[in-house]
Parts: sequence; structure tokens; C-alpha cells
Amino acid sequence: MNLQITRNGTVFMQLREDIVMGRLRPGERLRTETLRQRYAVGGSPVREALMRLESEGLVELEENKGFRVAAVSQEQLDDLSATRTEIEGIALRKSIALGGVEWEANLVSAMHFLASASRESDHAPYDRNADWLAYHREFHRALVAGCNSPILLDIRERLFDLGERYVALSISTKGEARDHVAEHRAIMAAALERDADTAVRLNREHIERTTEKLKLLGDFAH
Amino acid sequence: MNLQITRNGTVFMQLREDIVMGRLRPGERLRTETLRQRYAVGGSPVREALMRLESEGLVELEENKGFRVAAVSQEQLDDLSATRTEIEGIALRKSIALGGVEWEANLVSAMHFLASASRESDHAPYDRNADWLAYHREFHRALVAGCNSPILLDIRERLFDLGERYVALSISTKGEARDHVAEHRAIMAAALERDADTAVRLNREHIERTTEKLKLLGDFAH
DNA sequence: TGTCAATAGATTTTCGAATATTTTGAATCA
DNA sequence: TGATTCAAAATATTCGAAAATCTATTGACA
Repeated sequence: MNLQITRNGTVFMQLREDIVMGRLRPGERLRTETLRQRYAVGGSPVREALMRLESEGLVELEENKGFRVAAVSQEQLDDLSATRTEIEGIALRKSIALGGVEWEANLVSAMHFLASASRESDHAPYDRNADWLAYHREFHRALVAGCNSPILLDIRERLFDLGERYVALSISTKGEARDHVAEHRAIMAAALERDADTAVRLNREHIERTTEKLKLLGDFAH
Repeated sequence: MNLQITRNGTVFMQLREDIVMGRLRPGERLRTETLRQRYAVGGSPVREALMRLESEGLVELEENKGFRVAAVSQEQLDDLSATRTEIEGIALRKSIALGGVEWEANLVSAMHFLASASRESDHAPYDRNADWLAYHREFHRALVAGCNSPILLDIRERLFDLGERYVALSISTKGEARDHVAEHRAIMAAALERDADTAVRLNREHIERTTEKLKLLGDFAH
């Protein structure tokens, strides 16, 4: 009946999304009973999913006292953005050095999806749209996918998740409307031209711009 | 993280050590029943520990088919060493730029322990001695501890664990006797002199030398 | 009034059994 | 012989309840 997907795996994905999307707030207690009801499963899958998320930094565990949604702070946001910049810098340079035509094609494709999704919903706050988020994630993944380093890609992926939570937790300031499509297109162009220094610089500015925007609303910052 | 208290935490640490030290071989199946007996606990703590280790890359999970000790390969060893070099490079530079006298003192202290442990057991293959391994680990941790980036330190720690497993899995080639103490002392000296370029270079060579030695015995390499 | 101890209640953690899935191997058919 | 089906054995997964631990509250005592 339950084809191939285990309850534990399902809960893991749902719970991660609930945390990354900010539906569960930082510091909030995650009682087993509550989660059992929320996801309609027993205690074992819930605990196993929580253990995995703890290892990914989205959940905190205090032994014999239970789980909480991981706290956030201005310091961690800064650390996260700085580290992400470094990691993506390395991966991007390697991609530009090693990536073949397959990497290029995939990147162009991802850019197309992103641009399309941006156009369709340009009246709404499109950077909250679920589709747009998925395409955005895919673009950044495709950008560095040619680096030939699974370990680096795995690290990047996790940092991206952690960062996305900060975006979700911020109440869309929308100070000055950014032209996301142009930003991404510029990074892609530099990458395809094998101009590593420019691509890395643009990517760094891209991350910094997002971090700066979040800095404005010191909601959870302690 | 008080990992000693709950059974799950205890199993997690024991199992991780058994894998990192090579007592459980790559690819080996990890049946719940076997592990229950091995660690004298029930199924829940075992599965929870395995989930955490899966997230750390030491265990592989195939849904509904169970767990295995993560496979090893020459490609992953190369990827691991390269990534570790990059990550430690970043952290080391930040440490040298930001580290205060506390960082310096801790580093000197760690070096002293390492040198002492090396001297005491210089007749034996001391780089397999449990104490020596702990001091070695602590030295490398202390070296970058001043970087003021918890996220970077966490990543470095995990990569170090993964790398240590490759060392444990290799049958002590001992080709040319290395002067480990001198190598570490040189890295420390450059760091304390705030000579980032030299420190990073020496650290890179330190990692490369270890990786090269392991390359010789293509035991598990597929 | 303030501190401490004891207890009851709430929650986490763990176990053993029940359920679901995969693997094995024998029997059947082409 | 080789492929296929089907049951049973092995194994992984999940559940519900028991055990262990933490938290809150009450009452005794200084």
C-alpha cells in the first residue's frame, strides 16, 4: 500500500519543509504527541525524522528534554551568509573550470524556468511562490553542479536550506524591488563566459544583497 | 550535547567510533538485530543513531532495505581531501586574522599534548594509538578554532571524521617515516606568526601527504 | 517568609510485539 | 534449461504501552 516511501521519510520531508518555510517558529517545542497528531504517525518515525533534522541543524535536541525548532540569530545569519559565500565561491570556480556542455545546458534550462516563473507571477510577491522557490533553488544548484565534488555540493545544499529559512522568516520587506531575473542572468552569463572572478563576485553580491535585506527586520535577532 | 545519558546517544557515539575506526567495514550491512545485541539496547535507539550517522555520511540508508556502513572509494577520498583542504584553508585564514591570545594559548597547549603523546609511544605505530589520535584531532581543531564561524567549524569537524576513517582503513603503510611532530609544529609556528599563506600551504601539504600515503594501498578503491 | 523535600503530573525515551516489505527458494511452466 | 510465480522466511518499519526522566506543585520545616 505505502509504496516505497516510509513514514519516517515522509515525516522528515514534511517537517523539514514546515521548518524551512517558517510554519514552525524558531525555538518552538516539538513534542512527540503534537507531531504524532500533526503527521498522523507513531512516535518512532517522528523521532527518527527529528534526529536527522538535528544533524542538519534545523532542530535542536536536549537529551531527555525533547526537541525544538532550531533558534535563529543575527550572528548565525551572518555566519551562514559568509560561509555560503565561501563554499559557493569554491564550487562555482570549480564548475567554471570543469563544467562541460551538459552543465551549461542544464544551467541555461534552469534559468529559463526561473525567468518563466518570475514573469507569470510578477504581480504577486513571486519570491514566495512555491514554484518560484523551487526554480530558484534549482538555478543555484545548477550553477555549481559542474564542480565534480559531491561533498561540496552536499554542504552547499544544506547551507542553502538553512539560509532559505531566514528568508521565509522575514516579513517580505520589499524595500527596493530587485530585478531577480537580471541578477541571476548576469551570474549565469559570467559563468558561461568562464569568467570566474566576475561570476564569483556577482554571486557574492547576490547573497549579500539578500542578507542585507533580512538585516533590516530584526525580528528574531537576539 | 550530552550524548552520554540516553541509550540513543551512547549507541550513536559507539557506532560512529566503530565505523570511523574501521571496526565495521565499508558496505557491511547493519542489521537492527545484530546492532541490538552488539550494544545491548532495543531497536529504537539503534535506528535513531543510524539516522544521525546517515546524515553525517558514515552510514547509507536504502528505504525498506536497511542500513549499511558507507562505501569508500578513491574518488571520494580525493574529493574529501580536496574539500577538506579548502574548508580548512578558509577557517585557518580566519583564525589567523581573528584569533586572540586565548586561541594562541589553546593551540600551544594542544601542540604540547600532541608532542608528548608522540614521544611516549615512538616505538609503536603511534599514529594508531587512541590517545595520539585524540590529541591529533584536538590540535587540528585548535588550529582553526579562532575563526569565529561555528558553521565552518562544524563542517570541518565532519570532514575530519570522514577522513580519519580512510586512515583507519588503510593498513599502516609506513613507507617513509614522517616526522609528525615537526609537521604540526611548523603549521603552528606559521599560524602564530600570522603568516597565513605559509600556514595554509603547510596545512595543504600535510593533508596531501596523508592522502598520498593512502593512495598506495588501493584496498577498497573500486 | 523562604528553602527544601516529596509527590503527582507531564513528557521523553525505550522496549517488545505487530505490521509491512523484501528476499529466498522451491515448484511450475514454456 | 531458463524464466516465472508464489509462499515462507528474513528483515525493516511502525505502533502502543511500559519505563525513565523531567517539571510543577504542595506542604513541612527553619
